[in-house]
Amino acid sequence: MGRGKIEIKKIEILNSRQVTFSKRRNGLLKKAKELSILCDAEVGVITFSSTGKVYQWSSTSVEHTLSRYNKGMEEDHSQEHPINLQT
Amino acid sequence: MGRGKIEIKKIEILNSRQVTFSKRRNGLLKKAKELSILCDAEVGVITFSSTGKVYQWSSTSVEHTLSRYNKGMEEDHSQEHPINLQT
DNA sequence: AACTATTTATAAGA
DNA sequence: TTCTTATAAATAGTT
Repeated sequence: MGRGKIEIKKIEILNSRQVTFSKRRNGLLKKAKELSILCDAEVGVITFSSTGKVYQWSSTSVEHTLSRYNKGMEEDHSQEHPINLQT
Repeated sequence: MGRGKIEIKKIEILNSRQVTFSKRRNGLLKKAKELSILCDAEVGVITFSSTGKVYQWSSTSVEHTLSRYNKGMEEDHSQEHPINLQT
C-alpha cells in the first residue's frame, strides 16, 4: 500500500527500515486490537525491533496470553510445532 | 475495508464472527510476517478464537519469542505494565 | 510529523 | 469454505 509497490524483503537503508517498522508496527497492533474486539478473541502480539526494543500488545495482558498459550501446550502437544500459515 | 464500513465492536452473529475471525486472523499473520521480513524484526502473534482454538505465528518460534520476552522482563521491569497503544 | 497516490485488506455477496 | 468485487483502510514515497 502506498505510492509504489514494494517487495517483501529486508529494507537495507536503516532509516527507512526504522520508519517502516514504526508505521507497520502500529498497523499490526491496531489490527490485533480490531480482531480481538470484532471476534471476541484473545490476541497477543510481541515485536522486537532490530535494535532489540520490545513492543507488545495483548487484549488481556501479555502474561495472561502467554500463560494460556503455555497451558494449552501442556495439554495438547499437537500444537507444539505448528505449521506456519502461508501468505 | 470492504463493501461497507463497519464499527469495531463484537460481531454478534456467530457465523459472521467466525468468518471474520478466519479472514482477519490470516491478514494479521501475513502482516506480522511482512513486518518481520521488511524490518528484520522478531515478531510473534498468538490468537485464541472465542471457541478456544489457538493460532500462532512467529518469525523464529513462539517458544523463542516468549523466552526472549520473558528474559527482557527479568532484566527490565519498566516494561511489565506497558501502556496499550491507541488506535 | 503530515500528506496523498496507490496498493492491499476485507465486507458483503455469490 | 472458496471466489469475486466494490469499497475502506493501510501505507510508500514525498513534503
